[in-house]
Amino acid sequence: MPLFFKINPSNGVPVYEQVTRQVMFAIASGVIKPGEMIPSVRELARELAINPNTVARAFRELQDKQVVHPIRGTGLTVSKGARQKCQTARTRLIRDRLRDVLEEARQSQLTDDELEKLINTEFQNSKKRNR
Amino acid sequence: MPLFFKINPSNGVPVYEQVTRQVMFAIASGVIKPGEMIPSVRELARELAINPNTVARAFRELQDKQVVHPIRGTGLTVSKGARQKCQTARTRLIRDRLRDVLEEARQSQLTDDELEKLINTEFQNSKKRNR
DNA sequence: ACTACTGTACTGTCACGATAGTACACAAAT
DNA sequence: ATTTGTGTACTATCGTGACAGTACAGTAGT
Repeated sequence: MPLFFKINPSNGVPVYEQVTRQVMFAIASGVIKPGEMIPSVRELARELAINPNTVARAFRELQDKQVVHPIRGTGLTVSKGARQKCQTARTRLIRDRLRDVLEEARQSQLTDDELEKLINTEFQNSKKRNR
Repeated sequence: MPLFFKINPSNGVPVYEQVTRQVMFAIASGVIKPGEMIPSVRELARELAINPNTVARAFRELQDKQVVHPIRGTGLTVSKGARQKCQTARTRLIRDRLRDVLEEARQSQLTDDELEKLINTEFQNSKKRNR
């Protein structure tokens, strides 16, 4: 099974946090469905070239969020209400990050026009990359 | 002289980095002009309620970037070519952060439409806050 | 001269994220 | 039964950002 997510080590965002997000994103978009299992600690660690402990911590967080629950000796499976939960979490997360950028942009005294131009071109670019 | 910048301690971005940015933003927008002095280490530290060492580190960075240079026993003054430099740095910085968010949004499988809607509403909100 | 400022340079200490390595209880496949 | 793979829980080490505290050379105003 090829893996769908990516880690950005120099992002400011802690790696373990990025892992929990990526898993939640995968659930939100239906790539992993309730009842299915998420990749194992060691496999994910190997695949992402990070430490198993870091993945384990991410998994602990996912359990705290009730997104996932353990089956002893077997692995972690996606819980029932998880998809809905992950979807709302996803939009809230993206929105918050968006707010942060706009907040800094506004704080930097950048012109509304210039900012709008930036947003538009970058949004178009991101759409292009998506194809 | 009232201070114009703000620090967000739980931002992921290191505080010293935030300070250098804020100073560069102030120069970019003309709040501080070449030849003028920037606030002192201790004053800025007191005003922002952070450690003087942290401010000192930010100032060291500003010197490395040739945005500012010291006048012995007196303080730091804004260098000649600084404004241009800070303006381009500012747009580059905002653009990069914008790209990061869009990258994560795209990575989260969020719909183009939903993303566009988010961007628009948040941009409008940020404009409102600006008045 | 004295005082009150500048920047700059240290030494420690602390929290946190990430790493390495080890160990244990359990389940599944052979 | 043995082996392999689950999650989970430790300990220890490292780098970094931020803090506290101290010290020193230089300038400006008095």
